[in-house]
Amino acid sequence: MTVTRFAPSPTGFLHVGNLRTALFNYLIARQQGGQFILRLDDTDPERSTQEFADAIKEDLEWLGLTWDRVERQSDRLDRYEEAAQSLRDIDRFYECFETPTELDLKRKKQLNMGKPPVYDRSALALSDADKDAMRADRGNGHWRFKLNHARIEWTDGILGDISIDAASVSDPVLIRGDGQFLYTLASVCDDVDFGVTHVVRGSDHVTNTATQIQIIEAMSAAVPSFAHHSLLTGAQGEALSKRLGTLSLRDLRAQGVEPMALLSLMARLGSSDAVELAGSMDELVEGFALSKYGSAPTKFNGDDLGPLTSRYVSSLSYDAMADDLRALGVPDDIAPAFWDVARENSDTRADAQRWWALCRDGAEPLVDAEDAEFVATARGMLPDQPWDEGTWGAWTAAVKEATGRKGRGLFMPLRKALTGMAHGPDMGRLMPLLQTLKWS
RNA sequence: GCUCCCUUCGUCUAUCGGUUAGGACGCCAGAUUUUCAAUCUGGAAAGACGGGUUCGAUUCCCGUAGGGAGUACCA
Repeated sequence: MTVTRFAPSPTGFLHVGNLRTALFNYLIARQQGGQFILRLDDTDPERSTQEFADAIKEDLEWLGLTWDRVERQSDRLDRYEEAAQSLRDIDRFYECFETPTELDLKRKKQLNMGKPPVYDRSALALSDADKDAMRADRGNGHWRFKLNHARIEWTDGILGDISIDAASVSDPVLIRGDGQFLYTLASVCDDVDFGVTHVVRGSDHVTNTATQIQIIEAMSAAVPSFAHHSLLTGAQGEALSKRLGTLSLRDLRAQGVEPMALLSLMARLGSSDAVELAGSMDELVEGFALSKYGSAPTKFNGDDLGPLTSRYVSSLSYDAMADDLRALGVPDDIAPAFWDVARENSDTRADAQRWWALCRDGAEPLVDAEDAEFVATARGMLPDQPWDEGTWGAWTAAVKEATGRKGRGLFMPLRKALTGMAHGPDMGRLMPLLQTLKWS
């Protein structure tokens, strides 16, 4: 069975970059009738919080990305210790005692000589007696996985054939000096234990994948198929992380972005398919294929969400909006007619409030100087409320007759006088909904 | 510095050596419309640069430039 996972660390709010990863994995699982796991990577107790974990779940639920299983790494520490021991048993795990400062110094030295800053494995030369002495002196060391210095190759679901020389990568630290298990070990261990078959993540992980493949092989487990999608950049190609603040899922939600609009964009952006509003998640599942994505960095423009959201809102049925309208205080008897009029001019759900304010309170007439006389004439011919669907037509016909004006010159001043705006819903249908007239 | 990936209209992309280089979004124009939107029709718009290979390069190779990523006792 196909098993995918989304593995955020609860150290912040989800943003569009995270969503891309989550969505790809979700779509694959759903398309294959498989399982989608939400895994909270909270091995770092300093930065992980329950609040962020809750927020992540809330954001995913908002989008309808439901998971079949949830795990947290902090619950699985015993298992990681077992895995670590199994690596010690096969002699692929070794303890090191360099301090961060010493490692930093080594790196700088290598860099100066034009060499790659790879750990020199000097700890491998330590005898048991040396290690005892070091432990007595500095406390427990940190543990590195010993890579095989060969080329690591895999066929990536998006990038194609990848080959990385293990010698160009440092032996990864899997356990810190203070005993904390690190991401690489926990992630590999979980993927193996949970039977994850497809790992899709950002291309910032390709080097990790190389080392993880060796660790998985060392654990005698099956290597899942990997795919690395391109990273999102800003409209100018700048790293998105610099402006992630405004691109958190929560902010987008607060701005009125609709889930289906966001999902439609994220599921198709960077692929060869056209970005258009999907009618349902099923549509996105159906058309999804990793092979459609390019590997070049993808520019993300949040402005694209506006039209998609607008289109979605305009297509919302009254039933789907009923609760929102009731909350605004729109009386039930006119709410369907009101929404029918307001929807085509609403970019977000919140816009309904604007139109309702107009209907309920009326608007100060907007009258251009050159139209003053014409508008005054028209006012005199305006029938008293209540108005019906025929009022606008009959009134404008009478005004046309009286003044000789026609077309835009006839209608626009009247629209502005009644609504205070140069644009808005169809006047014929809007008039019966106007509860108040401020035009004296 | 080193390693990996990338570079086609403004944007996302198609093209498995020979195409008028296609589509979508956006943009512009026209039609329609009492406004805006929507819709329809039409239009402008691209192979980073330099070398090769080849009868022929957007496509294959090398180089340059540019972009992204990694190079943590973070994830």
